[in-house]
Amino acid sequence: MPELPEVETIARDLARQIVPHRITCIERLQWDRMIETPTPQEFCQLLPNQTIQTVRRRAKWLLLDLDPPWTLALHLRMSGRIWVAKPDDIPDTHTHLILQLDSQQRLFFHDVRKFGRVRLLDHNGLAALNTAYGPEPLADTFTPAVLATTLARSARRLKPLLLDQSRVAGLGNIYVDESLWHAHLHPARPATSLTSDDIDRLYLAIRTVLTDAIAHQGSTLRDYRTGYNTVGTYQHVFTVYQREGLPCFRCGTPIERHLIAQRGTRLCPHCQHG
DNA sequence: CATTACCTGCAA
DNA sequence: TTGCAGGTAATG
Repeated sequence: MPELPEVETIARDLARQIVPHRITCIERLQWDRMIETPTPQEFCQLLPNQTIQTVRRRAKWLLLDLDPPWTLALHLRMSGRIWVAKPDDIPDTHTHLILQLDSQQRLFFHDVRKFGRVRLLDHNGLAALNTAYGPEPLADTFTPAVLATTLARSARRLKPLLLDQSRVAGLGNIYVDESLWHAHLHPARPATSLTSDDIDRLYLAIRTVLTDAIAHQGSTLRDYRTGYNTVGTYQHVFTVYQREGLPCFRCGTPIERHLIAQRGTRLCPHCQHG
């Protein structure tokens, strides 16, 4: 689920609610395989009494900066949810981690499919995480020229290239398909085949789609919730995702589902070429 | 590049 | 019952 817009929404929601509060205790950790580093035992010893200094996003990671040198990194993968519980919220069988704060708030990590992961990183760990990912597509430093360089260095098709987190950070299946429709580009186009105009359209599409999706607080298909446990609304303006068989908004041709690089891919077969 | 694995729930 | 789902890592 959560791609860049969803994680960004949660980060902003949490920043407004839990900074600068202190973690008092771990109320529940019932699926300790979600803790990748350090060991669950060390994790439980280190976390209490740390103050949440900032909340931010890098790629699809939610980062809670604690007392130096620690940063709590959370990845929601497919079905994870993280929100600040209301006083009467009751955790269920899928609520795997609960942190209590000195503000009497509780942070819930809920994950039906158990793919979500948690790391407690020091400065080196955070630096390593950072270098594993490509540029942030909404940063000022991400320009058409940067995108052009990324495309020129790859023999791959657009779809798998844009999904590769080490090339561009934060795009997932929904937002790649949506961006490629907006850019009039076919997902199977070789990255090196793009003209300068194609690249400009792709750049603009990626930035516009992500910005709009954040403004809508992300897309709720089934699992995703904001940091306030509410739904996002960008799914209401999808152009191709979840629109198989429905008419393309530009040309009326039915939207198709193809399998490209082993991922379900939605596209308009008429207007997505170049 | 494709396949499998990690998990659960839901729709066909 | 089978296939599919927003993600990613580990294998051939």
